[in-house]
Amino acid sequence: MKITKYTIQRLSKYQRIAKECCDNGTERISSKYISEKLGLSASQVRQDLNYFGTFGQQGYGYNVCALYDNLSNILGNNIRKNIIIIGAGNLGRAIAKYKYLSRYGFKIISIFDNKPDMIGVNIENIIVDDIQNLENFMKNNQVDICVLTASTKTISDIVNIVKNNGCKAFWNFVETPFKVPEGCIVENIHLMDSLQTLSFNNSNS
Amino acid sequence: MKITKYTIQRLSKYQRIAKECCDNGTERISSKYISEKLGLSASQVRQDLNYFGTFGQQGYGYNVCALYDNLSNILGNNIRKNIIIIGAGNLGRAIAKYKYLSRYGFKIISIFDNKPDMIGVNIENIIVDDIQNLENFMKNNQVDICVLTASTKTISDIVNIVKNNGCKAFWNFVETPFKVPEGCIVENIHLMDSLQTLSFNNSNS
DNA sequence: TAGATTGTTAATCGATTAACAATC
DNA sequence: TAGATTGTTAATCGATTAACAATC
Repeated sequence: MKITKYTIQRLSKYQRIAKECCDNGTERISSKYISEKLGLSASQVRQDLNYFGTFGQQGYGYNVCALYDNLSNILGNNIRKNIIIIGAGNLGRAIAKYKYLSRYGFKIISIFDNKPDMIGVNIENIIVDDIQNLENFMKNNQVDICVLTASTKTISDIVNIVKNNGCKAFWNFVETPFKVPEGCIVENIHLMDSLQTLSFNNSNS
Repeated sequence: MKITKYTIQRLSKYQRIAKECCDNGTERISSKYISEKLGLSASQVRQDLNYFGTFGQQGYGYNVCALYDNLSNILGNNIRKNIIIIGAGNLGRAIAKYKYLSRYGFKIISIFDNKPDMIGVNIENIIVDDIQNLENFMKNNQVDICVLTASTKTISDIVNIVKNNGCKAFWNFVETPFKVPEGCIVENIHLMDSLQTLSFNNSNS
């Protein structure tokens, strides 16, 4: 029973609905309710959740707070994940300031840049560090996730340094493809691809 | 011959590779080359491109600059698309400052917020406008795409105002689901879903 | 010409949906 | 009990891959 990547992508959405309902005092919800909120089929919701256990009850539905707790555990929200950001540009700064990171256990521990006028700048109580210090930092800290926001010629070198020092997960905003070392996990957010997709669909509908 | 949404999402990636090769003087590329750059199969690249025309030649491959031009036309890069941004927070500002928008024909024409201390602020030569003025602005300007970055209780109202005044395309960064009016096109970027997916995959691999 | 590589159909693979027995 | 709704298998749908004739 292999869990597909699409199922995993939806877990966070189920969690959000469970939280919303739990917060507003709802006791139970049906797969139909969840599916309508998200524009999915009820069947899909049930099948997705069943990969991880039997959280529902026939004739009753899902207890929302229990479902939320279960999904939080599955997603590891209670475990702290240390993050570093490569690139202190607009995007890097926006991510560093993103207010929902802590709710899910994410913690920015450093930001790196190569521009002299960025190094030393304070962002959310983190002093932007020189990219030259990356390797040294990696050797002295546990880093779980590396966020790539800066499109530099040395992106492959940076990825290799990070990988070779124990972090294999990359949240990548850089559009230019780079060589992904064996064993790394990359989750891409390509803003321009997304916007171009929207624009195409808008012009051809 | 229906073009799938996945094909459309890849067009922008093909275009980027074509541009890169065109810029550095490469004359032709094969589907195999493109596929290796992107981690896809050559078969998929050929099939995707063939939905839009016969851009390649047997035994030769694809002329990169011609391919780039064709993809630019398909994606409508030469047509100006007017964009408004709802929310002048970190994310809204990062998008407004995103340097690649103009290359693809996108133009930010206004930014709206509801916080008194944001209204009037200058972002990239655009003065943040009061969300109260949204409807009036819509009536006097052609808006092609609306970017949603602010999670407010009135998000549905905002979407309806925009929709009812001629813009049906939404680039949505707001995680909380909202009712999408009939006929609208929504392209979602859910940062926390993406980061949670990465984190899950990292912990379960 | 021979080698390379596309265009395009058919086969395969994988994800979603439908159906319904189980059971609260 | 009757109604509601899950868990789970089977059927369907859709996307990717393989294969190869066409042809540069």
